[in-house]
Amino acid sequence: MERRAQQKKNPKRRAEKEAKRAGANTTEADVGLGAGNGEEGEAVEGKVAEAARAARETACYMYHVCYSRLGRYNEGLEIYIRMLNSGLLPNEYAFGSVLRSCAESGLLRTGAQLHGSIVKLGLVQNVFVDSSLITMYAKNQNFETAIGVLRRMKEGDVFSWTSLVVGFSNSGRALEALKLFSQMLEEDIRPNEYTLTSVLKACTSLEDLKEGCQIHGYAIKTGFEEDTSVRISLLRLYAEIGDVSSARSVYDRSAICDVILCTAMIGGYAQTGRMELAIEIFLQMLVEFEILPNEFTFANVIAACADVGDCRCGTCFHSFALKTGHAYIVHVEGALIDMYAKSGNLKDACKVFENMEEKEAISCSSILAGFSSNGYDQEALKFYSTLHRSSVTPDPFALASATISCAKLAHQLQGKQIHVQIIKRGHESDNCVASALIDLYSKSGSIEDAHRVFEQLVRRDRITWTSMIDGYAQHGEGRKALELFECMIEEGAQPNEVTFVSVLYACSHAGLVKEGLRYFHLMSSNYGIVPVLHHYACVVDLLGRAGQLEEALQFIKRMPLEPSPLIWKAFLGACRIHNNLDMGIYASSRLLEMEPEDDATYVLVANMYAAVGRWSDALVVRNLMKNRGVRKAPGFSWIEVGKSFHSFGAGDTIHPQIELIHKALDELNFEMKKTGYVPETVFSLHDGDEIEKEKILSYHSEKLALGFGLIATASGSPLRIFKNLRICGDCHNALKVISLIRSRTIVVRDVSRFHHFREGKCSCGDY
DNA sequence: ATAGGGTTAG
Repeated sequence: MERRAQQKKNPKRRAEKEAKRAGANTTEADVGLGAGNGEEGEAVEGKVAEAARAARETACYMYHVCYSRLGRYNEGLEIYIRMLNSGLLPNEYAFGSVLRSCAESGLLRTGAQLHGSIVKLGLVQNVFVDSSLITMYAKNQNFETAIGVLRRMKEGDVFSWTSLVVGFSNSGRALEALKLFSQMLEEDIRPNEYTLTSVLKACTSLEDLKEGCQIHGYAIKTGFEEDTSVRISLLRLYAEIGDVSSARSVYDRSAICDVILCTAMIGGYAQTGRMELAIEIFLQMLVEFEILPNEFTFANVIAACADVGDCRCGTCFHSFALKTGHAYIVHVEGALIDMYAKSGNLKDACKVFENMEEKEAISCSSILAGFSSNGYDQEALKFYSTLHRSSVTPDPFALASATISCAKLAHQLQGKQIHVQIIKRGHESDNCVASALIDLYSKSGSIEDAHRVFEQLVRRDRITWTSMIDGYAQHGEGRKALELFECMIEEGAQPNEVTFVSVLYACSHAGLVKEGLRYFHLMSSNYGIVPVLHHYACVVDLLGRAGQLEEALQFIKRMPLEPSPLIWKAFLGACRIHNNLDMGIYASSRLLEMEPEDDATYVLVANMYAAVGRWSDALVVRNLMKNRGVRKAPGFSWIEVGKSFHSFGAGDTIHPQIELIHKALDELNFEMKKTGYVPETVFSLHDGDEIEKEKILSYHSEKLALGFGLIATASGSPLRIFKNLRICGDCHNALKVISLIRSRTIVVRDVSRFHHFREGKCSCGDY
């Protein structure tokens, strides 16, 4: 019921869809448009002539009513054909209308035929007709002809110039729109509010704040700032850049508030995670301005709840939308799915999806993104496979989300199957998809395949660059990551804050201290990016790993931001590597004040005590942890063999082939010792006799996974092992030896990075 | 009686 009521409220969109569908079914050749061929040589006189003209005018008027009021472009076309058949000649208005139909329905050939008729009838050089022609060609992506029409005009006016600016801007050709705009100014044609909205939109998509501010100045000077559309475009510009306070001041200065302006403001707050302020505007709109929200308003305000994962507020808006009849509109449903998924309420997310009348690709991508970006990767893949069997075609975003889930789970095989779908559907060169694929291959251990995807891209954007840089960084190839960064700059791509996290990470994991510090400073001085906690944590890690613990500590103390747990964790990790117990204790006490529930801190400190043999202190920490009810996350490792995954916990005995695995590992241990390998029992972290410690070490989860890999795969083939925690120092040493004596390449991804073991060495250089 | 403003994702 509610759904139907809503459809009535929104006839334009439905009509547009209808027109599109019908347009697709009409063969353009069948229409056989053409005017000016009819030769009514007979001269009609008096009343008959008058009646004919009246009829023609009526036809033109009906035309207009059809297309403009209802958006029924196709029916407009039919009337046009009837008009021709009854021997009437279209005038400039009829041409304008019918060209509009062609523009909206993608009928380029028909439009071009009309263009021919217009020339025949001598209607060129009519500003009205020419503007319509420009719009028609631009909407159909034929910019060459559109530019030709404008150049041919003796006197272009605001309409014709603006039509082309709009055409560029709406087709994502923002730079060309801005260029045309400045040419327009040079030719002394004064832009109006329509031109300004379009160029502001272009600035927004380019994130060109400088140009946008100049246009803002121009709008204030000319008074066009008062126009609501211009205001909304300005608001959008500032919101997109992330400057919500400027967006708010545009909003506050507005004398007139309509639903779109309010919605845009809510959207601005939603984008920056300011749920309370978004709700404040929503209420102001409702109570103070007495404006009713529409589907966009709901989508935005629900998105604001989604951003902070506030399911309670989100649910309120859901029931509100049910009452107003906006709940079953696809974008609202998408926002609801997103909101429920982000707040971890997967059940309601799925419920909304199940109730959708039309399960569009867009909502599938919402739910998939919701799952995958919230850590529900298994669920995402399960959902994807049901999708795959249904009639819904996943769009690039859905494919990207599924790929990202595979990447996080390191399910390379399943990822490859999605890759096949991506190729089949021709989405390979989509940057969003490509960056997911790069992530997939690098996270599942095949950096070469990641690079292959990257190389094939024709147009690379900052995200694909960043993914590739991050891939090299994760694999410890710091130099390659930095080279790639320099290439990125050379090709004119703008790095963002994420890019710099990867760059700094690359430096810290490759021991490039000098370079890392240089990039850290470059980031703000050259690229205007204000470092956030993540960047500071990278620098702490950079200094700390290199053994410059004192410098790292000074750096933390000089930070303009309050050090977060992330910072202290980086520092504590460094203390552990360099066995600096005093500083480690200092860092851990900071950490335990902030996050007494985090198991990793206790474990790290206990390990540090154990490493220097202070077993009783280690025990104190372990007991403290126990008393506070904190449990250590169990470590486990897994390996992909054939089509399935085999996962192992430390000392696991569940696997059906566990006896064979133990036998293989024992043999290996024996051979390893012959090469001079000595188990580093300090990593055993339990007090006890040496034999006991050794036994525990040799059955660590990563070793069990390795043992299985060795017996289950052909000799010489590479092995890829994944671990949910950090690889232990002894296993690291052991794997080096094993890679040599078994002639295997072993790739291990632990929680923080990749290790490539080859011929007795590891890519991390033991760093 | 020609044109413009707002939604999902990484």
